[in-house]
Amino acid sequence: MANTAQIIVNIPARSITKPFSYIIPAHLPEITIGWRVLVPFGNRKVEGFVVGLEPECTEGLKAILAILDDYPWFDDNMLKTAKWISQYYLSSLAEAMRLFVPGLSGVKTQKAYQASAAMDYEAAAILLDNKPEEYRQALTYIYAHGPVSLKDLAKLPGNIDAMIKFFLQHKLIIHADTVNTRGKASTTTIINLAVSKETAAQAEQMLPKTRAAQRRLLQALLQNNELALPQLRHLNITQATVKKLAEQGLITSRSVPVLRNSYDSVCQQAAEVSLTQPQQHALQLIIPAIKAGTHKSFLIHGVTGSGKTLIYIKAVAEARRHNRQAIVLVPEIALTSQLVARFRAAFGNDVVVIHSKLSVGERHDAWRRLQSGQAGIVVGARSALFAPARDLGIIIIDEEHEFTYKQEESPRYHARQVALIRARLAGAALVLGSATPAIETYFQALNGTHTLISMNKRVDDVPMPEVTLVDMRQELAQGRRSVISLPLQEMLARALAKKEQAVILLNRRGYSTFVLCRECGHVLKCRHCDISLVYHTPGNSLRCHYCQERHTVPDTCPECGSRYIRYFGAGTQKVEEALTALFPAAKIVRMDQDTTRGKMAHDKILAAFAAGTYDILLGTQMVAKGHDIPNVTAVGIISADTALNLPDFRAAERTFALLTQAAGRAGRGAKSGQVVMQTYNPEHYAITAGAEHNYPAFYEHEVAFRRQLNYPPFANLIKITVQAADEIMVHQSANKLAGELAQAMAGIAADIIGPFPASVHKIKDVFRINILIKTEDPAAVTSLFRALHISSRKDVVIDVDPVNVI
DNA sequence: AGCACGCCGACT
DNA sequence: GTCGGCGTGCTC
Repeated sequence: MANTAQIIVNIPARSITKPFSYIIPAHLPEITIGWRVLVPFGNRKVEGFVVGLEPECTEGLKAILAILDDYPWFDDNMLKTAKWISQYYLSSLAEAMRLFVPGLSGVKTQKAYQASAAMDYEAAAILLDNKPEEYRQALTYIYAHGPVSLKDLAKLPGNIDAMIKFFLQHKLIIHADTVNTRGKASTTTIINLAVSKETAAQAEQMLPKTRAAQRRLLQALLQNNELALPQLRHLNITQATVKKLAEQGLITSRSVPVLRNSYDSVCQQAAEVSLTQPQQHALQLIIPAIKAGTHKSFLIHGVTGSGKTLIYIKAVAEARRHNRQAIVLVPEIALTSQLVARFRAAFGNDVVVIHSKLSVGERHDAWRRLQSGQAGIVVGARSALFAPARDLGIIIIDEEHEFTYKQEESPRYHARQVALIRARLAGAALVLGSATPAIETYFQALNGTHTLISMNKRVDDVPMPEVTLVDMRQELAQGRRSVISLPLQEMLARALAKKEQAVILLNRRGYSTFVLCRECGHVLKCRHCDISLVYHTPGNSLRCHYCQERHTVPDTCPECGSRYIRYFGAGTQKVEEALTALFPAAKIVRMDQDTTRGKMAHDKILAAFAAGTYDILLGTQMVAKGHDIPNVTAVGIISADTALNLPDFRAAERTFALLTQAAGRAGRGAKSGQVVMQTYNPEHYAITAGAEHNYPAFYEHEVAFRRQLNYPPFANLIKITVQAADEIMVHQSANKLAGELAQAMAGIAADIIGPFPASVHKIKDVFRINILIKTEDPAAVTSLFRALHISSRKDVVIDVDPVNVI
């Protein structure tokens, strides 16, 4: 009979990788694999996940304290999925399992102390004899009040930390932490200066060299009014440093709850729509798979407007008919309110919507509803993939090519990949949908991994929009220097004359408004990140898009002192000015990072635009996604090829997807659509295929390029990033690592590319060097990494199947 | 992550 | 010599 459990403690530390053994107490016989429990760990109490059982009780083990739920949280498939993730993406099992838990941890402990049972009053009196009066006072307080929280003790006079340490050492008191298992809103620590900047600057000067961390923190605070503790990680600032400075009265820190936000979606009336021929055909393939209950995967390659959402709804309905649950993933919940609304309309309260801004409590409730069967469908961004669906019948991934499906922190999983594992384990159908499938996915579909369902006609035979390519070099040659070319101007004039609406996409990358000195060419860059600062009209400020630090705009060039410094590039504000000049009567609304600060701002702007309040919607990538407004007949793309020139092997794929998506916004209703794409590369296959709505042509070109250079899908990539605050050190350690790898991987079919500096060489004062591994045997490479302990190194980040290689 | 341990420069 | 900051290692 097993009386010992192997437990993964849920602590966000990369160094803890292996399970710990605990005794299963006699009063908790139900504990078995999958339960979330409370265990003593060091002198704390933490959440643990039972991952194994052992028959023998070894000496000296601690016992499990309590169970956290009244059922095992992890079922077999969830546990297997977590193990697969940690194996494949080189994360710890704790990190992978944490994905399945609402919030970072199911428990929250508060420090507290009480009198120890073995307490000897006489001995205590002797010990306290030569201590200050405060000691006796504090100890008496603890004895009088039973378990006392640290918070309460802090109100007493004296250095409470030192006193507690002393009491614990002499066994006068013991830990008596209170454990809260209810999901509470998570909080973050905000730090402010407690004194004037002058005083702080003086204090900073006065600090001896030995208190370097404190100086760093003060310096950072002098530049920013307010900082959150997680932002200071790169400065190696820990809570200890914050505490020290707070004790000196120089700073204050406070805990603020992370925004609690409930998602209220507008319910749309479910209209009974008849299926088109292609939709029926698709469902004829998908429904039998759901009925059979064995795993099968599908790729629906359907042009924008071909009616994929209705297929999703019908397929989910089929799964629900068999009392099986469904997971529907969307790239970003804020940009997909139309899809959410349609699911709500079709399934009502059977739908649970999950997004990253839910508080722990809300997420807990949502997951509890799924777990208990009160709800059967979860719609959400990639994290919804880890919802505790008990009998999964179908997983749908809409816009499967989107890069947001890749998590950019450990575990660096790709939702598409994990969904395939979950669906296989559950015997569920996997439906991937896209107008521009990822090259990898389409390749798999052609190879038979997924059943390919092509839908190349729009619903009701609405024609695809007519696309005009404008060669901007010729525009210039003809003396037209505006960011709005003549054909674009003419198209807009036509649309406006007919009281139709237009969408204008400004592919932001490379077109941000940076500040340039016209005399010496100096570009203002962030001090902490190797990246140009971006000018923002509101507040007349410069901002770094990597570390969010704000700067004021200088009057003169900091390099040469020239007064001729000015904003450059063609941000949305610039294009807006140009449009206003051309069409003074047109009502224009901008949608970009500046105007969509609030969570619902997207929806509000889109709703107002859909209602006809505006004539032209101008914005970045986000204007290309998720909406379906019948009166939009004209789409302009200011610069079709800005993403094309990025030194990334997926640049063409990104460009093609964006163009197709943007073009797809035109002519969704009864009126036909027109698109103007402005470009400097009118011959490039991503541009020409995008203009012709010709995915197969693009795919053929792209896959040939990938095959030639042995890029995915022909090989797997693994990106290693070496980080260090010292520029010389980072090069040395990257070179050393590359050397070691070259030697260790001699027997494996793998190429090492690099080391080369990351495209943004410095972020938040940390230098980054990449090493790229190209291999046809990723499992061999990752197990080698594990053997060499590279995956647990603090200065190394490993990204398996990265979406960004630069 | 916390917390003890131990090293090392600064001060009575 | 002690004190205290800060890096290192361990937690069943």
